[in-house]
Amino acid sequence: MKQELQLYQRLQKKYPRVTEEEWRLLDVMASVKHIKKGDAFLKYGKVARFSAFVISGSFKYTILDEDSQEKIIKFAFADDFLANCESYNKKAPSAVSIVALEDAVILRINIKKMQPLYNLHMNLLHVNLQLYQEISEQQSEHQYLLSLKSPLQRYRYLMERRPAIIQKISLTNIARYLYISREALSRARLSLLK
Amino acid sequence: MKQELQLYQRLQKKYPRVTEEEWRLLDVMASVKHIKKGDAFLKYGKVARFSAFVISGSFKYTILDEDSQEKIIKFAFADDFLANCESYNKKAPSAVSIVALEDAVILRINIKKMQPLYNLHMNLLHVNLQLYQEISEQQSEHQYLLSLKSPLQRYRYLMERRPAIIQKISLTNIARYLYISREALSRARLSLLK
DNA sequence: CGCGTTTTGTGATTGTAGTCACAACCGGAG
DNA sequence: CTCCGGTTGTGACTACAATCACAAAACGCG
Repeated sequence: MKQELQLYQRLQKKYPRVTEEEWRLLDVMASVKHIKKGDAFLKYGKVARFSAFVISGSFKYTILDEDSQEKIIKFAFADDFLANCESYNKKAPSAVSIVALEDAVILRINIKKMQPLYNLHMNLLHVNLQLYQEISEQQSEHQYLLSLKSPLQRYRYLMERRPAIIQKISLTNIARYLYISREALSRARLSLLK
Repeated sequence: MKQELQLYQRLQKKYPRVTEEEWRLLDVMASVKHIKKGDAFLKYGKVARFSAFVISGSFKYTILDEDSQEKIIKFAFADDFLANCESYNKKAPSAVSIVALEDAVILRINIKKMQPLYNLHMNLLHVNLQLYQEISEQQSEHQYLLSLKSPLQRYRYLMERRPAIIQKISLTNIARYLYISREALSRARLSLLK
């Protein structure tokens, strides 16, 4: 498949207002990168300069709590975007790290280069807006999940709302997303079988 | 003060790219509303149709967990915006309720009427984008707060990062924001004095 | 001022999630 | 097949947050 058509092929349904020509503009600025399992797309403390589109593989967004324990705030799969907008917008060191959970292929783009396009192509600005909406929705979901007290409730919620996560992600990482211990998750799963 | 100048006066610093004329366009569509303590700007189950700017007073955004206990996901004070974008964008019943914590005055606007303006005034679209960024940042902060295990850590974090909340909000509501019990918060505060 | 309502503090009790330690399991490489 | 690293399950123990019940304090209001 020609690289230049990737974005258009994959995103025309989700963002119908953007034309093939506009996707091509982005495609031209993007480059394919291979990221190995365990390697980072963005590291703690670095200022985000890139955004990316996940072609294959999966990623976790992690933060460190006060006891230096890793917590996961979000997952990303094929056809999702990778970005830490907060770090980029504020030019501030990232509190978030984005790490591949398996070998992955992404289409990476320098965010700075996209800015000039916005004035000429308002559609891209709208996509940006929609992107923020999706990010905010995911965060809301996580906030709600964390309002649930017991590991069992949290796990059940994830099963109902995000079965894809249950299927693709290791229990260790699911526990980190639920902000509970690995053992507590194991016991919650046990009590679901009874 | 003339109502028509409110937005411009209060927001020109925060959103400098928007002109006085553009604020006036919004001001014309907005109307002043008084909301009494305990009354809702948005109720659970309703589809959000309005956005608002807080002139005075304070608000809480609440959700209900599976045990029907109220949790607070966000506060809003003077000069903040009130909105549940998720409900409006998806035309879906709101899982969030927005309630006044004290008698308040707001400038309310029908979101639908704003859409046509975006095509003519890209600045307003940029403001919208910035708004989403701010919303997302607040959510990130809350996600981090909830990664902290002990009530003491959560309370200390709030003191450092959001002293305004500590000062203005009742302990009962702070506890609901920290996702801990009122009693646990009381004890955390006690242990800070030793 | 005193009354009632709301908010906050504190004690006793209980449940349960975290932690540690270890065993079982699984998958890949040789 | 065996060996190995990483992942998952399980038991025992402990700490501590939730809950309930009540007391104290603060606040509004007549």
